[in-house]
Amino acid sequence: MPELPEVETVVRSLAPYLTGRRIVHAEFHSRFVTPGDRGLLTRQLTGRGIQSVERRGKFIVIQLDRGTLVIHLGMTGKLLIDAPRGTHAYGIFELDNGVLIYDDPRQFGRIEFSDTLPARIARLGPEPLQISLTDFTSALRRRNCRVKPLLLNQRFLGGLGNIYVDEALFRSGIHPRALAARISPARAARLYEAIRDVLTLAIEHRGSSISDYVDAAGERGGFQLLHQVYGREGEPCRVCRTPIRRILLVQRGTHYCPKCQRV
DNA sequence: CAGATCACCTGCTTGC
DNA sequence: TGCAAGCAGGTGATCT
Repeated sequence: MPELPEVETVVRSLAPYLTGRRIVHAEFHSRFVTPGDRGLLTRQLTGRGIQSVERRGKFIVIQLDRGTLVIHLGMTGKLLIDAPRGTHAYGIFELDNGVLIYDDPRQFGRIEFSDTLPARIARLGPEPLQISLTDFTSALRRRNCRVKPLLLNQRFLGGLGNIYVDEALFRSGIHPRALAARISPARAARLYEAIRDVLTLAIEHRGSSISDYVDAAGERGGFQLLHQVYGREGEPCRVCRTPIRRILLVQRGTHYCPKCQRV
């Protein structure tokens, strides 16, 4: 489900509620979401105070008074404040001011506790909204692969996913199969700006709700209404009216305009 | 290093 | 109506 704008929206809706609170009790009910010793995880979290809630890439990083709680929402993970426990409530955090439910039908998400910075986060690439234009273009030039898989690679940039890569490539007129190293400096600069624009705009609209994404207050996002290509197969390009095409690239549905986007 | 394939799950939609 | 196949916002392992 959630890419950078959705995770950012969740963090923003969560932070005021969680910061300064204490975890009274926590319990977990999925061996996929919480691999390993779930009883140990409960003991590690019980009694901990919450100092901050931040985003890094697509990860939610919750700094505790001892250790760090790291949550990845996978495809269908949701963190819900004071919500009823549905069939897929695999994590329950009882706080001194209410309850936080981790709900995740597909169980692709992960909840982990760490004393130090988890390796998964340490190896993330730079934040797309923080990297400089020169660092971005020089990194792009060094890679001998297609641009879409590269942008999806979290070690290259942290936070982009299938929706926003398709949207950014459309906005910069680049074909998803284009070779990264062959993209001209001018075109790379357009891609850089497109990534920033689309992420910033999506955050302003509180993310994209394709099927079931909601923030911690249960609110849907609105950016799906502004998608130019994602989920618009067969519909006319908003620029040139050519039908949007959908292909499979690295096993991911890929949407683009065959006229506006060239290799 | 690049990329193809599979695997991890559930649930919804589509087509027969 | 029923059933199977295909699809979904993500990541990681393995093999070529």
